Amino acid sequence: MQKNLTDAQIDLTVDQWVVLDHIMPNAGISQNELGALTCKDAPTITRILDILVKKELIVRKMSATDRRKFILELTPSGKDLHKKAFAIIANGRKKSWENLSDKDYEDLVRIMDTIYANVD
Amino acid sequence: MQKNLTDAQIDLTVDQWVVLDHIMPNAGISQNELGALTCKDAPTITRILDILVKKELIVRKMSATDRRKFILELTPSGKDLHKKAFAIIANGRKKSWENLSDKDYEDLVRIMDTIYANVD
DNA sequence: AAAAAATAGTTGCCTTAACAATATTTGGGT
DNA sequence: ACCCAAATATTGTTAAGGCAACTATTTTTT
Repeated sequence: MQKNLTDAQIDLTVDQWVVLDHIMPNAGISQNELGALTCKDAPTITRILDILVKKELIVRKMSATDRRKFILELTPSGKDLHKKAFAIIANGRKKSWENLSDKDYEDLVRIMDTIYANVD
Repeated sequence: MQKNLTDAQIDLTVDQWVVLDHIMPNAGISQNELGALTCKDAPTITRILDILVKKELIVRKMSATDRRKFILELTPSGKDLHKKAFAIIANGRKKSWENLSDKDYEDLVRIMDTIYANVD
């Protein structure tokens, strides 16, 4: 995935992509909620968002109801980049799943979920 | 795995364990070969080995035939720690695989190998 | 209303990953 | 014997993860 993004001249790491991709359909989300969605801890979210803000892909707005919180939103260029990156990512997923079936997908999800539950 | 190691008072990260575990049955291996076995690049191997040397778990010896190479070996305390850590790791693997079958294992390996080949 | 606890986010420290660039040594071709 | 290419290992940079400690707010408890 990283290679595909880099080859397409998209200046995003995979982790930055994951964060961006979760803000996209959740405009107004807080950093904490974003961390829960992406399985990243608070310091990691803080730092990835710092980078995305510097790249002018997102903005942190003050919450009107809770001064501890930020409201996260994509900028217009953030939305553009998301669209461009999504095409690359979707294509990569498709290629990486060649020769595998829907049943394989079900099995993989079940196995991973089971391991996750066992470890937890 | 990291939590299990830490809880057992074993001062190793998971990556340090992986490297240690691959030197164990391959005494005399070079850094490059070790990188190939563990899927880690040369700089990463250099830095992990630096740590293992500092902890006196391994030693770097000069190769007699090629002055570019190092010969890697576990120290006695390295062997002791490997044995102790292996028990923890094996137990963790067993627990994480509960409720899963041999067929699941075959499927998982096949799916992962297929994805790896597709990406390659 | 004041004190205590919980929540949101940041910063610092340590470890690791990937990538690029570099020094040293070795081996092949001329 | 000499030059060039390949191999081996190291160092530097940027990004990320986990943990602990910290500030500022909000909520709960007393």
